[in-house]
Parts: sequence; structure tokens; C-alpha cells
Amino acid sequence: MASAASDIGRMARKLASIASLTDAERQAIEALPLTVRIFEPGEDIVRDRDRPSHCCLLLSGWGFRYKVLPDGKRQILSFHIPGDVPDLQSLHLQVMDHSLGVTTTSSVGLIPHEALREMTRRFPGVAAIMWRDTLIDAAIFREWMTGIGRRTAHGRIAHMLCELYLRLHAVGLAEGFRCDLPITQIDIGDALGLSNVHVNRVLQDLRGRGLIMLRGRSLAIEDWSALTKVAEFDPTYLHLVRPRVN
Amino acid sequence: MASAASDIGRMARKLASIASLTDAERQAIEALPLTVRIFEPGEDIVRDRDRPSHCCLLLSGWGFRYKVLPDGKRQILSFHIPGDVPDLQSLHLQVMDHSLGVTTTSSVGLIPHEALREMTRRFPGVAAIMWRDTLIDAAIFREWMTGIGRRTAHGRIAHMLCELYLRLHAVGLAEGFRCDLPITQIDIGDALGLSNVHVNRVLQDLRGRGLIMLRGRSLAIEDWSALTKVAEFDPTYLHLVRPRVN
DNA sequence: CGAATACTTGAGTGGGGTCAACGCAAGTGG
DNA sequence: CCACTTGCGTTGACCCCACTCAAGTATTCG
Repeated sequence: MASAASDIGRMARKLASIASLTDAERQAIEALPLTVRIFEPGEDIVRDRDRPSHCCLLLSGWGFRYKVLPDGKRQILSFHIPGDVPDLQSLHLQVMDHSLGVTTTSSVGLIPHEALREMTRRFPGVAAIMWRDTLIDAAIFREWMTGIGRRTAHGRIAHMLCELYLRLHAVGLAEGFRCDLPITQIDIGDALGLSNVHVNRVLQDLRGRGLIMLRGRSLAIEDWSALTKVAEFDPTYLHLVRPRVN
Repeated sequence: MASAASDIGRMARKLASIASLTDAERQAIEALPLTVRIFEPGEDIVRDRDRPSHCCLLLSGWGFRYKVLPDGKRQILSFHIPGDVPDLQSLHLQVMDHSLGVTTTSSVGLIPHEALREMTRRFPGVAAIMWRDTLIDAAIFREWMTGIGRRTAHGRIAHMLCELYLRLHAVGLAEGFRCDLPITQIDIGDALGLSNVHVNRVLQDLRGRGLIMLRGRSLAIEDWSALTKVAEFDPTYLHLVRPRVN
């Protein structure tokens, strides 16, 4: 099906942004079987303690991984954009230690573990790239941890905006320092260990200082250089093959 | 060399704590070439931005990974105990995005990337287990992130003590709720996003309430059940094959 | 156009930070 | 074997960043 082929092409494009793919490898990826499902905000794709038999390729919309503490506090662990496979880890960790949800109506392609395993057997190069993908995932966790532990609220928020723009840019989903940002201020707070109230005040400050424009779900970075300075942003940790902003 | 064989046996034991190994796989691991080096506290094994050609197997002592922000603030990302390969990721991420140091005089076995790659080619099962190891690494990052972002200082510290004891126990380095804890209160603070002053006060409180005994570098957990309660500790995220405390 | 959800603003508060001083133990070297 | 140093642990006083609570104002969507 033409639509399915182009759908899974997103995954190839994502992987190509972090490593180089041979034609054979790209074809192997594009031959993966895919069952498409739509998820609505509030719905979980996978839940804490599940034992999934598929991985989820995000085709459109945004996903996020999160944990909920006994007292109801939520920590968002990562945001995911089209092309990402947020639960690739489930290939080797049977039990989910967190949940996976969506922030907007999203289209998700389910890929059976068995198909992925078969591909890694036949194409060890793809296995290495997928391993690399999960390692970059971990590198982003490390950077977030550093932010939450040691950065000010201003630094954390600025840093997150820089990261998201760069990741969107790397897969062709942002250009000219503009992008969609389909997440609420509550989400941002839960991702950065802040209250929504404080997120709001900091965003207003960043707007007031002319660093960003943010209305509704649309972000424009008006002064990239100043924003990266506030964020102390260094993109090394994203391990992109071509880490350019424009 | 007999000593080298038993040294690298630590790695096999560690991997056996998170997955089952066949005899052939265990032998392949034990055949890995190893150059042993001693590191002193304050010395770095690998530095941010390095491009290592070896991985480091920790043989004795404790290691830790960390980032330093421009203003000098330090965030410790993980602690590592004998049997761990803290920079396994460097096999697929050329540039280090953080540093690796030791808290005590430590003995480290350097394994050439090429030897590891050769092993993954010949033993895809070992490759899968090492991949799994890096995934558990990431799972621990997620749990720490959640702690730093959403737990109180008491919860964070209690949680860390539970985790470290369980990991030591899993590789046979702790028994009877007692273990060495060769890290300073400054280290704990830098790991959990707290000041050393506050770490000190919380530790005193935990001692005063009879949950732990901590003198010098030796920890005894006097009330495991109460400590896990304060920590809201659930070991699922460690993905141990046999997650028992005793 | 009502209902829900997100965003905004203000006032008051507290957990944990900072600063500074001191105790104590383990080197270390003369 | 003692004087000096160094690093870690401990304590007190003060304070601020970010939280909580609460109420009001857009948006969005059926």
C-alpha cells in the first residue's frame, strides 16, 4: 500500500538522521509490516507494567512517555515526534516501566516484535542503528536529568525548546525557526519538574525579552542565539549526523 | 592469566543478573582481551567529548558518570559498581556527552571496541544482552529523572539507597542489608539535585528514625520495609532476572 | 452558545539553597 | 610524633525560587 510505504518511510528518515543507511537497509525497513491505529489525547498507547508484543512507530502527532507516582504526581520522561519509535526498548525489556501517551490525535503504526527481530537477524547493521537510537534516547534522558537537577527554570525551558526544534528540523518537520508545539504548559511543567504556574511565568518572560513567540500550539524562535545562551544549549548529546540549525 | 579470567568473570556475572547466558556466550565473554589500569579518585577514566576506542569494565571500586555545567555545577548521572561497563554506549556513540570518574581507587579493565564488535558479530545473543544492559541503564535514568523532578529529598535519598543495595546484592556484593557506600554526601547531592547540606540533614533524619545506619562508608539498612515505603520503591525498573532482596 | 480546558494573575508560603563556621579524622611530611 | 593540611560531615541563620491556592480570563469545540 502506497500510504503504508510512505508511512514507514518516516522511520527510515528518522534513522537516517542519526546514522547512514544503505539502500538494502532502507528497503528492509520499508518492508516492515505495519498496522495503523489512531489514538486520542488521554488515551495510552502502552501502559506501565504492560508486556507489549509490538513496537509503536509514531506516524503523525506527538507522543510522550511518563511515570505517575503513588500520590498522583506525573513525570514526563520524553516527547516524541513523527518517525520516532518511543518503545523500541520493549524489544529487549519485557515489562514496561512507564506509560506512553499522546498529546494530540495521533496515528501510530504497530510493528510486531517478531518482524523487528527477524530484521535485526538479517540486517545486523539495522540492529546497530536501532541500538544507537536507544542510546541517543538515553543521552537525552541524561541531558534532561542534568537540567532538572541543576538548571534554573529559565534554562530548563529554553533548553527544551532548543532541543525540540532541532529534533523536528532533523527530520524535516521544522524550518525557519518555526514549528508546531502541540503540548500544554502543564506538560512542559511535568517534563521539567516545574508547576504549570511557573512555566507560564517563565514563558511570558522569554516572550517579553523577544526570544520566542508562542501562541497556541505554534512556536517561533525569534532569537536562536540568545535562546541557546539562556539554555546553555550544546547539541552534541543529540548525536545527529548533521547537527545544523538551518 | 587466571586473574584476568576471574576479573572479566565479573562482567559475565553482571550480565547474568539481567539475562540468562549460555555456556558458549559466557566463554566468549571470558575470552575478551583486557588491559587493567588503576584510577585514583579525582582522575577521569573518560572525559566529555572524548572519542574512546575502548570500553571500561569496572573490576573494583565505584565509578560515576557526570556532566558539568558552564557555571561549574555538577550533575552525577549514575553510579557504577564492579561488573558494570559504564561506557558501553561508546560502542555506538562516537563522542562522549559526559565524563566518567571514580569515587575510590578503582581497577578498570579496558576492552577494545573492536573485540566487542567481533564478539557481537559471532554471538548475536551477547549483543542482545549488552543492548539490554544499555536499556536498563536508560530505565535507571528514567527513574532518577522522576525522583529529581517529582520526589521530596527524603524520597530521593531513600530511593537511591534501596536501588544501590539491590544492585550490589544482585551481583553478590552485598548481603544482610549491609554494604559499602564509598561516596560522599556531596556526591549524593550532585546525583539527586540537592545541596550537601540538605543531604546531611535528611540522612540524619533517616538515621534518627531508625531506618538506616551510616557511618563512614558503610551502610546498614535497619528497616528495609520502612525505607522502601519512604522511597516508594518498586524495583521493576531494574529489570533484574531475580529481583529478591535476600 | 455553553462547557471544558488551557492560560493568566496575585498573594502567601515553604522546601531546600546559600553562606559561613566549626569539628573531626586521615594523611603527610619534617 | 607532632604541626599542618585537606576533605568530609555537621550545625545555625537567613533567604529565595518555585510551589500552592484561588480566582479570573481566554480558547476551543461540540
